[in-house]
Amino acid sequence: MTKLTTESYKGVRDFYPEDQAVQNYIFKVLREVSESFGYVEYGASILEPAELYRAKSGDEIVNEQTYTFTDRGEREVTLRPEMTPTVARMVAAKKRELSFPLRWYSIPNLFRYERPQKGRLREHWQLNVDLFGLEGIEADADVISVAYNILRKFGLKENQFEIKINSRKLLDEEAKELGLDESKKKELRLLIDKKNKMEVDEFNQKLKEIAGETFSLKTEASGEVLEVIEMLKKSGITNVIFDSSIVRGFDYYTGIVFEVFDTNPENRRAILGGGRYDDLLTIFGGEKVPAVGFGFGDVMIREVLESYDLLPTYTSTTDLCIIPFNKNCFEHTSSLAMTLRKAGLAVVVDYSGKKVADGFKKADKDKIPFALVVGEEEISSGEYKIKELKTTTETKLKAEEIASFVKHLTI
RNA sequence: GUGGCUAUAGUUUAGUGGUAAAACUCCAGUUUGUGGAACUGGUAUCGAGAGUUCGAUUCUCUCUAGCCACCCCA
Repeated sequence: MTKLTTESYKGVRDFYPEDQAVQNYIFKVLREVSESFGYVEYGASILEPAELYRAKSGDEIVNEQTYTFTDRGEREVTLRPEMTPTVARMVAAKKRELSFPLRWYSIPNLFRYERPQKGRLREHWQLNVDLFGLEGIEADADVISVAYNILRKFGLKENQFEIKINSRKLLDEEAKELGLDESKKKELRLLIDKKNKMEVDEFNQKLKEIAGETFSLKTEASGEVLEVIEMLKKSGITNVIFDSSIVRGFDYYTGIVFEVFDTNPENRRAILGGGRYDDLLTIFGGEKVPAVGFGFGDVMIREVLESYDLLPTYTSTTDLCIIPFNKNCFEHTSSLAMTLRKAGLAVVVDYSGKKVADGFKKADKDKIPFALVVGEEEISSGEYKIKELKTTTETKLKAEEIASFVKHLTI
């Protein structure tokens, strides 16, 4: 018989309980902050018809970087590489029933078929926050505010990250002044997107090649960019700056675009990004629906929180481990456990039959905060010595006192 | 898709052309009511396949996986 490998599939992660606890913590913060701004959660299948992504972009590269296969009914199916087309499809499908403006969020897992590297895996989870139905810049400020508050809730200080914003409209104006057609404009955008990866001279040289003449990018915020910065400043968000090199790679953005950067000079990386895409829903026919949103990937969140030492330490979701002294005590132990569960505690019983010492050892290794032994003494007296493993202090309590005692200490 | 580096116990690492060490972890004990200590013992077809060789974990090739960079960026 061939041995199966225990390795996970290339580029995807296993979440052992300690990893899952981190993931749960991250998701909890994402949900709490999104919901505090009135965003409601939605979900959808991982599978989408392949044409959903082809429609959006003619680039074959995009299609090569997806997991796409043919199902038994000869349909081309893709594992979603991003959530925006899905949410656009959902909104477009029920446009007349939904009440706008619509504030929606989701934390889907997304897939891309490419070589894994630092910060980029084949499967990741990404918070998507989108606001549909508002044309004004209040909407842009609203979603940026959500992003800002998520980072603050994770414990980042305002000087540890920076929100860089720009508008596609500025780029459109410049392209118009230079008389560039659509394909030249796209070339220009892709060049600007790579600006920080090349030397200044090389960038200027290429800029001249595309534009046909020398020109420099704007250095001062203007128009809606300025307005958004001002609006955010009024709500107490002061780490927002204009940056003409923020353009985002995607075709569908139409207005404000933004990216949040880690300010640590060791790793000045974009940690999240988004923008306005007012025309995207027209691919489903019908009139357009203004929309603005952003995506925030879990791999990047973890890396950033880890680098600032902001990840919580692991504790078990189990409150108490009960160790029966011997098999004769099993029955009493399990009924005590059931009583405590009804009182709201998460309780595990150590049925291993090993020594009491081993029971304590395992409870501690599992990071369970409390343990108690049930033996003949306890059964006859009705009093239990509950031990807090971290401090090793023992407290003698009656069964009905245990739940409130534990809850009081674990909060 | 392209390139570079890597691959030895569960983990982190030694090491050699003649079948492998250490630390920590884990498991079992040290004669049965309280853990994080100590002691004893156990745990590796040296990533997979092929080649060179009397003989390869050690050299060569292929594959796979990991890390990193590029490409691209959701």
